[in-house]
Amino acid sequence: MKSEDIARLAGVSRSTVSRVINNYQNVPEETRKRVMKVIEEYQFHPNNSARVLAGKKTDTIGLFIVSIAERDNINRIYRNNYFSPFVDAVIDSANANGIYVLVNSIYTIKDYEKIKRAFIERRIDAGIIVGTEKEIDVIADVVSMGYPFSIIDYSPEEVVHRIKKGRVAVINSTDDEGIHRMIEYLAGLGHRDIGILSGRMNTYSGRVRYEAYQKALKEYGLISKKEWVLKGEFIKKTAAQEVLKMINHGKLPTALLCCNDDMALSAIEVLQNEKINIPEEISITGFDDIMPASLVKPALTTVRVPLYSMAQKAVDEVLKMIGDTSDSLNIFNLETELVIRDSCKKIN
Amino acid sequence: MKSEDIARLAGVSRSTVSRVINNYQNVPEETRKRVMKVIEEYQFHPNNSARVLAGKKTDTIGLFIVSIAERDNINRIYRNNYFSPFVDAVIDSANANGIYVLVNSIYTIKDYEKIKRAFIERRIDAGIIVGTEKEIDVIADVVSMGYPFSIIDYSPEEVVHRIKKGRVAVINSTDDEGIHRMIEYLAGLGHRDIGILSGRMNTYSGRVRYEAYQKALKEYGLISKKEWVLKGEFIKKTAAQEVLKMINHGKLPTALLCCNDDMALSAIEVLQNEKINIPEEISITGFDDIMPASLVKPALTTVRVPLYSMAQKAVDEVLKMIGDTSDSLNIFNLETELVIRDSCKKIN
DNA sequence: CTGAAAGCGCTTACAG
DNA sequence: CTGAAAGCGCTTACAG
Repeated sequence: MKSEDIARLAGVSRSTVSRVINNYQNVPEETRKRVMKVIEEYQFHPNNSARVLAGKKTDTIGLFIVSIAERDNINRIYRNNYFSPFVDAVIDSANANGIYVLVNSIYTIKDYEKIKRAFIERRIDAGIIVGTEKEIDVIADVVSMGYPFSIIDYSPEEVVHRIKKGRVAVINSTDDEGIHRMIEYLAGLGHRDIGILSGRMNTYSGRVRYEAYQKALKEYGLISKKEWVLKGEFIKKTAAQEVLKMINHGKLPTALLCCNDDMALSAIEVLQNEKINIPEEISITGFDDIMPASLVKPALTTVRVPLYSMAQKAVDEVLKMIGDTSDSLNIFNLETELVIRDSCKKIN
Repeated sequence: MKSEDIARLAGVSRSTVSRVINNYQNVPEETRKRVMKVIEEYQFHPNNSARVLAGKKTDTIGLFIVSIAERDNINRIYRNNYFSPFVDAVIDSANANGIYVLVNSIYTIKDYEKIKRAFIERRIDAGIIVGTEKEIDVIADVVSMGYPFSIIDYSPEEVVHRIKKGRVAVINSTDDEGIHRMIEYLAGLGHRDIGILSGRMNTYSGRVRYEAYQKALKEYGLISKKEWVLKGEFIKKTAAQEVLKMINHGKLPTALLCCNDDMALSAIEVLQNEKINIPEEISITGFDDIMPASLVKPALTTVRVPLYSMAQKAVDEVLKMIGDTSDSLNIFNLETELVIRDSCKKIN
């Protein structure tokens, strides 16, 4: 079944069928109805390739999930607590707007070429990327070719610096405020020795969270001891090693601020294995508020990142940009929220 | 940049460029090299729509995630522990084979039409569906139109009954054996009063797990009391209500077999809120082995469903079927595995 | 081994 | 308001 068949059955030309499908105004109601009836009767849907080739949009956006650090892991992004809900949310939002989502995983630097390729092959109208570290070149390229992009968790300064023309949206959360509130909370509980289990510094959120920690400590007149600055890279295993090293090293801080929940969960596990009680002997905090955070014992005090809203925003912005060819650079910072649960304790 | 440009630059015709791209054998090595050089120099990739329109595959598969019962939930599949890893795994496997994945969520019966539409619009070569309940009509339709499909968690009998021609693969796990081993394990611990928190009976795995429970009880000479048969529908909230009802009703069983981990987690939460100790006062078991299962306290004894392998299998089979136009109906049952942790206790 | 040409199924400027 | 025709960028049977 093709538009020609519909045309014949409705007694019009293919042009008219096309006009009906594309909602042209200059089709008399009567004709439109006649054509629509045939279309519905035969459940006709135009061949997308033909439409695209003739100049229509693909009505598809590409979602690119970067997971380079995990590439040696057999399970790779499988079991990744952070990305999964994000993927779901993007699909959800896009589908709700009648837009298809082509999802791609990126495990190596070379995989970045897949992004450009998807555009050159004309498979997608726009892209959303999450998990990029410093590899923004391909994005800059694609954007300069005229394709819109939403970038999640990336330095706005760098985007401004690297991307001079085109359509981009940068979507972050207010991680600095989140960390600030957390330190404020811990300081309020009487903590003065607050360690940090930092994330990957190649990552925007990794840097922001770390810097916000340093800044907030100063603000509250606290000092960050070198042996309490642990480099966890956002990875459970690395985090576990760092925490174990700290335990073996000697004195513990009274609180350990972990830069994501995955690492916090890992820290809790290691500490409990070593018979160190949480929160009695050490308070632990996380960041992100992934699902298991509320399930562990003690339930994790953390900062909620509005992943779902961020995904929604990314989709909304990208769709807006598809509809408007003028250059634009929009930066969004969605609100984080302190979630107090049971992993921190007041001290004297 | 289009194939015509490449042709001009390489001093050949478009036909030859196309032959090079499509690996035709009758192109002399020298010519091939010359063309390839230009292609690489300009990073040329053929317009996919044009290729598809000319008769090539889309190199894209559609992944359809059904989540009808959750449609009133604001978060919908967001936070769904079961599907997320599956989605990741499918994307992973497909991408590794150079295949794109178009992911669609299905929340209403009407949404099922999206499946047919994706094929009619020629966006995908094949489909994978997960989460279907009784709605197999559209799949039967699409398969009879000649498109291959992998179906996850569905009754093989029903597929055989409903789909008479076409290419289908059904991928399940050996949930019956999983339940059997679990009952065997519980019986071995001395449990004689084993309740069940059942899943959704419209679901294949929901039925299999429930029936396997009944059968295993008989085998071990145990009886299933009516007030210990709880209908949880695979949903946390419903499960919580059922468990609470049981608690208020009076005597508890010594063990409660939950038909998925989500419900088990929910049960644990409710029981602990009511100051009922696990596993001292009641043993709890789950099914699936989702991530939080190992994180809760007590860590959940459960049955691992090989989701990653199932996703992989679904992709492999669908790709095979794309390459082979002969009718086929293949049924796979991947092995489940008993995972013993801390939520069950030996009794006298 | 290779090019000219037809054809895939649409859309849309053009002419009426 | 509407149809005939050109064009989108490929692939491939055909002819040489």
